[in-house]
Amino acid sequence: MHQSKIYDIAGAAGVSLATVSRVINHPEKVKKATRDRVMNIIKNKGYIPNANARGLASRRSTTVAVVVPTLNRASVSEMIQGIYDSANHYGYTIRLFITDNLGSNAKEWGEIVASSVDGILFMNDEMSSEVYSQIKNTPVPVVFVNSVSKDPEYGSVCINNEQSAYNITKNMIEKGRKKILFITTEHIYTVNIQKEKGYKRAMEEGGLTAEIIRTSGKVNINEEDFRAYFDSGNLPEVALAVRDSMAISFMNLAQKRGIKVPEQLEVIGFQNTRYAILSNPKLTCVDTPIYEIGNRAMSQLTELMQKPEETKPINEVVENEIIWRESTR
Amino acid sequence: MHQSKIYDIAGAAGVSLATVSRVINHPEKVKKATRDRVMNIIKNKGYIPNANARGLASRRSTTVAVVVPTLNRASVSEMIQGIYDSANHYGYTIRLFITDNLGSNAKEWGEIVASSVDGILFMNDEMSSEVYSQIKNTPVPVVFVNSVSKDPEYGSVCINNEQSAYNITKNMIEKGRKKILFITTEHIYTVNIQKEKGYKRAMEEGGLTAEIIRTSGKVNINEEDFRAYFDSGNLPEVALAVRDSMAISFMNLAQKRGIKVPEQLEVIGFQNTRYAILSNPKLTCVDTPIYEIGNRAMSQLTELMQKPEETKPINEVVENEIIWRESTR
DNA sequence: CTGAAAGCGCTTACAG
DNA sequence: CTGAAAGCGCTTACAG
Repeated sequence: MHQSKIYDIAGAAGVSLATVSRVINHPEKVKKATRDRVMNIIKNKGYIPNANARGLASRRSTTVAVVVPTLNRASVSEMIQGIYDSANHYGYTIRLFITDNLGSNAKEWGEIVASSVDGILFMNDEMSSEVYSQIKNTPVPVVFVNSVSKDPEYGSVCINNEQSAYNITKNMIEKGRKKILFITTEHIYTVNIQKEKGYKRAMEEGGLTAEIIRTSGKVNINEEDFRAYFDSGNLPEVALAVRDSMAISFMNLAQKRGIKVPEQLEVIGFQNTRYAILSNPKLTCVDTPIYEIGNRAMSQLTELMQKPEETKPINEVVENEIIWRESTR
Repeated sequence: MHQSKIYDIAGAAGVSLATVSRVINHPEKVKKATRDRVMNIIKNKGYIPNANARGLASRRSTTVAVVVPTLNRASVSEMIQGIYDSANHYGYTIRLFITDNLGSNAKEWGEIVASSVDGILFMNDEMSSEVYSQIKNTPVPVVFVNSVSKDPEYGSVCINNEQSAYNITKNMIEKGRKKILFITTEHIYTVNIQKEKGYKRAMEEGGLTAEIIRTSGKVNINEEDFRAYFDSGNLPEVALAVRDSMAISFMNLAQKRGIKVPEQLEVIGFQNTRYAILSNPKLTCVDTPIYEIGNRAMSQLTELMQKPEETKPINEVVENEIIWRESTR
């Protein structure tokens, strides 16, 4: 089947291609009668403009790049879903890039830029200076998703991780808990460092000793580390984990040893992914509204792409709350 | 910063643009000395060809569309990761489409086609005749992911759901279990219908009565349905659920009522997503190697895109096995 | 092995 | 309000 071209439509409608193009891109500039006639033919023939030609001629592709470190985390897919719904609303299409070695690989960012996108939504686990220097001079707007931008050139959308961690920790301290364990990633993730800061600040203010387990992102390694922790005779009153999966692993392991949750041990996650309601007991979480974060990042990016003069990149902080469930009392 | 163009490279190297283009696309056609000189300049200037111009001129975009119904399922993100890794290997970039109303909306498929892709990887929950008629006459190859193609025009990659369900059911029957409950979706999903068939066939052969719960994809609704089931005094020996999340919900609810898993009740999922090892006890699963399914689908698509004459679409069936964990004895 | 030239399918000032 | 024409940045037969 031959995809019809703009020439075909113009021919069938008895107008020039310029007019067909206008009907599609600036309908208000075309007389209603002409417009309706052309529109009808477009519909009948199922004509859809060739995206490459359009992008080349207009220098706009109505495509944005979404750059994430992995897809193997529930939080990332929820974020992309948020981005997608917003992109769809604004008429943008998504080009997906999964890469976690941006700091070391300048070629990759160049490929993203050259792939003809009008803007980039960027999620990176560690916003190191290498990463910043690599994305320097990107010719299209970039918005950071789920991390705060330290450079006024880029917008960002995230929650206040430091404050959220502080709040939940303080909340538990006020309830009288003293032995509060913090479980985080071994690897340096920007968001987790912020969470750790908040936790430490609250513990310090409460005159309590911070206790931290640093472990991997992999469930089987988590379990080894947690087992070792329990084997040494440790039992915290509260475990606060930067990821739901870690919280759940920890909780499951404790329960297998006969520790009652939440009676003897309270467990709290810091994401509120889909995992949280599939655990037993259901996991109390500091909510990270990652769908909304993705959604708003795409909105901001749209503003930046469509009104570059009037819009300045901003650091949006999304409000979040604690979702109390069964793993706390 | 000014992105350099092919003209800039040609100028700097003292050759024509044709030669620069050849260095990039057909390096073997260029004398080594020239090639090296041009390559160096390309590297220094960080030149990357404009994707739109390239796509327009060559009629190939090295982009494939990945069409999925949602991102809110662990299985879908694992599949996309599999697709991505393969696409990356073959030099393709991914354009992501999330849409679950393809049957009703002809416009959407047209947009996917017009978005300038060289091929389409298509995952759809219900491969209805409306869907088939909609994708009819697609000018680029289409490969179905995780569902079998009934039309020789399209390739497909999936497991044998019917046989897998039959096998696990038969396996449990041979172990002496008689009351085997099948938990599936209310909504018509092609893969789940196949699983149901296999389950029924095994039950029939074993002279046992099939018992089926049809419920929603949402955890809170699942729970209501399961609660009602237990409230009526039911207790199966085995529960086999088409999705891990359902299996886990069912198991958790049972345990809250004091039912011992796996002693009194064995539970089996039919996906083996990341959820499976976060449950307590860990979930026995019929593995659906969804990463590999995505991976192989992209490989097949690449063949179809690059050697359209020599390659015929095929229905690949991926082998799968049962992963025995703690939720069975 | 290399260059000149046509063409991919659009958009958009510029005239009228 | 509409058309003729230039141009977007490449690729690829076609010559040589």
